[in-house]
Amino acid sequence: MLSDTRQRKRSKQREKVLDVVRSTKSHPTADWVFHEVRKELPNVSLATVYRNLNLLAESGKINEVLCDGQLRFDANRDEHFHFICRSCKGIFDIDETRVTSPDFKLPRGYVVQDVRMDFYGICPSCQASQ
Amino acid sequence: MLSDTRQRKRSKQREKVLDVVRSTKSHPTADWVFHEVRKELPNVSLATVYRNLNLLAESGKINEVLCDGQLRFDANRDEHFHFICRSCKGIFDIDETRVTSPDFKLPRGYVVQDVRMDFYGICPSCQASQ
DNA sequence: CTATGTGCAAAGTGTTTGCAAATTT
DNA sequence: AAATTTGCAAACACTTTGCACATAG
Repeated sequence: MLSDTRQRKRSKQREKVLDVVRSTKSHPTADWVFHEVRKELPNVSLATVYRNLNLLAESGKINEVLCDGQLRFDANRDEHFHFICRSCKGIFDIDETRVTSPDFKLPRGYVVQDVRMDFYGICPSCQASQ
Repeated sequence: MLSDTRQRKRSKQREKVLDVVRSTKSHPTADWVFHEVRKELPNVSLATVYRNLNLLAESGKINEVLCDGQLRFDANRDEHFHFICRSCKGIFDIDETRVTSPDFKLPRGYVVQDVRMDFYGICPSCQASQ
């Protein structure tokens, strides 16, 4: 397991993986990140990309997003929500200011650390082309 | 692909799969459903269970829930939210009356069909045992 | 009778792991 | 020098598919 507390050493590969995830708002898959990283480090392996994505998610530098059965990554650290288009399967960021966080009171004993809110529907461009 | 509009015929297997998903609030995995169905139909195959879960989800009789990278199923058709425990990975239903749905105004053009809200944190029993 | 559904085994997809060599501190 | 990280290939877990036979309408 990698989810331990070992001390980390830097590596070109890990830094590049983080750069790539930060370079986009497209919520990339591991495979997309792999191909992007390969453009600059032609020998990286997919395994290394996976290891580093997991490490970065674990240390909180990026977030994992589940969409349509696939794990995707997101380096947007601001609180925001996702709009998932049922037509094109795209994920769009909705910035928090347009959404009032919900009031909630859960049954006794549930300690809430995060609320994740996702909107499902049809995005503007799919809307237009129908 | 199974996501077409063919006319469906009934089958014992499909009915049993639906019964099993309806019989629990535990958000079962396909594999759990498979083992339950096997108790009454010892010859069903895992493929049949998958096919029928997909068919039922497609026709809206059950919902898919993604949790911790795994696809799970839920036959609770009432609006409700999920609490996902970061310690035990359990999924708990939070019934809607304790949560006031959020106000939101999305950018022009986004047509919202559903809002999914998930709470992440520590569940009461993990809380107690720490 | 015809189309749909099933069981099985094989293939597919996305992700993780074991290991020796390379790299970082 | 000691520990971590890498690339590779093999293993993995979960899901889907091809096909011949069975079943529903």
